[in-house]
Amino acid sequence: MVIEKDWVVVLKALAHPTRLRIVAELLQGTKCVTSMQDLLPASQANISQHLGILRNARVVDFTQDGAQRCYYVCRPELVGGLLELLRDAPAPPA
Amino acid sequence: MVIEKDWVVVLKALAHPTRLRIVAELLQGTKCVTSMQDLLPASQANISQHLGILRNARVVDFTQDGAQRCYYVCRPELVGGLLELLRDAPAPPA
DNA sequence: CCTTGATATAAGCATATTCGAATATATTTC
DNA sequence: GAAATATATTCGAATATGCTTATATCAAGG
Repeated sequence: MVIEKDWVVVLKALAHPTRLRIVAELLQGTKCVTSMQDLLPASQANISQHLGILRNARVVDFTQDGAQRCYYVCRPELVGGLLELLRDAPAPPA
Repeated sequence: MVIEKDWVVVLKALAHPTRLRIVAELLQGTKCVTSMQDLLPASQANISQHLGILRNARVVDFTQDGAQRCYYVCRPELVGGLLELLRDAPAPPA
């Protein structure tokens, strides 16, 4: 199987607790940065940094709504599918 | 959705070109370390280190066969499913 | 036991990530 | 246009990753 470089970028983007949490929240529905600050134990700057990484990986995108940016998962089948797989994954053999 | 810490460990383990390549190869069938060296452009020590990371993440395990260790993916539904999702993922919106 | 083949671990260095603090930019409102 | 709100960027220090080289372990054969 050919390993696409983009896959690693996506996986790396998701491989962080805060970022995984962000995309899980965004799968529930579009959110602006301020509302994410209420949900996550991270500073505004930090959330913005993580969003930048997710944006670079093409995992999320946003629509501008006045001064606000409404973020959403731009490949929900992929990201949602990944989270579902993880959620349903049986515990590893001891 | 609850974010399990283990998920991040699995994603981090897979978020590396060599390691992703290793699991892709192992999904095709069990392999010992020596035969992986023929497939990958990496040193023995390096491959062994990556295998250690995959082991810690409970992504792979091995059976000992004499001096050889035969590695295999120990959660093939999960890992195979992830790779399939990535492979089938449409290109992100430009 | 000594050697050889297979694999793992340790040490060291270069590079990358992460996060906080401060600052910048853009938009709305008054 | 000044102040307030929303978000992004920059910088620096701490920490983590990745890779190389060298060394250790461990099993099998002689």
